[in-house]
Amino acid sequence: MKQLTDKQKAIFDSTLMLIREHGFHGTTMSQVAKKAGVAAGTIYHYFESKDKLISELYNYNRNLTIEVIDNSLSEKHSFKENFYHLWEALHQFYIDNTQILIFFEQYVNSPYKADKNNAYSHSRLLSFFEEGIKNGYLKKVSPKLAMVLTVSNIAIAAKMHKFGNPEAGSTSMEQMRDIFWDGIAV
Amino acid sequence: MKQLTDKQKAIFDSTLMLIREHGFHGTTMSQVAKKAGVAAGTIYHYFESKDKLISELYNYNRNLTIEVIDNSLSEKHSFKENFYHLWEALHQFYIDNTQILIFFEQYVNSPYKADKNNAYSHSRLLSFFEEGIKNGYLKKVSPKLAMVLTVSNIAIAAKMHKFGNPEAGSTSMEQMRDIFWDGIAV
DNA sequence: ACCGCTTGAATGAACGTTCAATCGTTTTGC
DNA sequence: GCAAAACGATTGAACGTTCATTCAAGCGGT
Repeated sequence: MKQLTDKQKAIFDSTLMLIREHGFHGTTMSQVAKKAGVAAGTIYHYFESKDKLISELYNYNRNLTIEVIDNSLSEKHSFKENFYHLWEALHQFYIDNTQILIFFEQYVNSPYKADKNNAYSHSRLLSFFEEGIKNGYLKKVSPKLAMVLTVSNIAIAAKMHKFGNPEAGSTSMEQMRDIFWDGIAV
Repeated sequence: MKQLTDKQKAIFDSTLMLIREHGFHGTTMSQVAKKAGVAAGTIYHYFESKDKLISELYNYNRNLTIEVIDNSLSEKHSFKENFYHLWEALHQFYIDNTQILIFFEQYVNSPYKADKNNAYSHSRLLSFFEEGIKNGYLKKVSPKLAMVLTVSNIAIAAKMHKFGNPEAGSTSMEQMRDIFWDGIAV
């Protein structure tokens, strides 16, 4: 993972926070500059345009997320254990970094992103699901489908945990994980 | 449902298409005017501002969607049949109106929407899930959780059907519906 | 003295919104 | 029945603001 300078990090953090608060539109470069504690021109020393800033911000957080996913999987554990670890790790990551989740959801539905399909299509996660299906732990579906469904449902779970209203009651991470597991497992 | 004039309908349709293509930002009032075949000023005869236009567009499509949901449920059928009908109807609606789905997803993550929780919280659908849980068809979870999970997964299924790449193979509506049903049903 | 980083006022384009003028239809007065 | 007035709908050029971006000048380390 590319190392960022303090300034770059401050600019990324400010942009994420502002986008969460005001959306893509409504987040201006001078707001970003002010929040990051730099002058407007400084942003352009590191990023050639607002669009480039946003797409690099996406790539950076996408790599962060992939790291979280990859670190949750280990050959030492059973498939179901790995599935549970994946769920727990990504769920926690999204709860701790809701601004990243919100940003992703805005980004994939935005014109910034041309190819909306490969947000999580990195080989490690995909082969995890391929193995699970081949070895009979999961239903015989497309591995890509299993992967996208899993990641999407973790995001839903994290959002419900974070924004869910009290009526939803004791909606636990485990509860949603088990609902999904019961559906996808053989 | 409030009846719209031809002009209002044209403005709504153009806005939806443009937002799908260019996002909230990037969709300008003059683009909307041009696509709708009216002058810029005419939009302001019907909608007091861009923000108001977008929030009224949201309410309009939200009501459309609620109508689809309500029409899919009937007291004449069993719970599981109703669940299947709901899935099929909403799935088809989202496939036929992907621009509405994209718009919803942008909207709920945008600053336009203050309360992000009650997008589908209309009483008919909620009581359908309440009944299902009370009568032992579904797992003992919060009805709201069951509702949100269902609606979210139908949206995912519709998006995969529409944007999914060929690798995903014969990903059918029935397949995803059954995965979800197996997870939520007792 | 050099050089890369930083500044923030200046710039010009683009945007949402306004409004005086125009158009087409309906109502009024006779 | 008809002209005229009234009315709401429509137009699009013009307005003022805001924004992304630029760049000449300054700063600080070497």
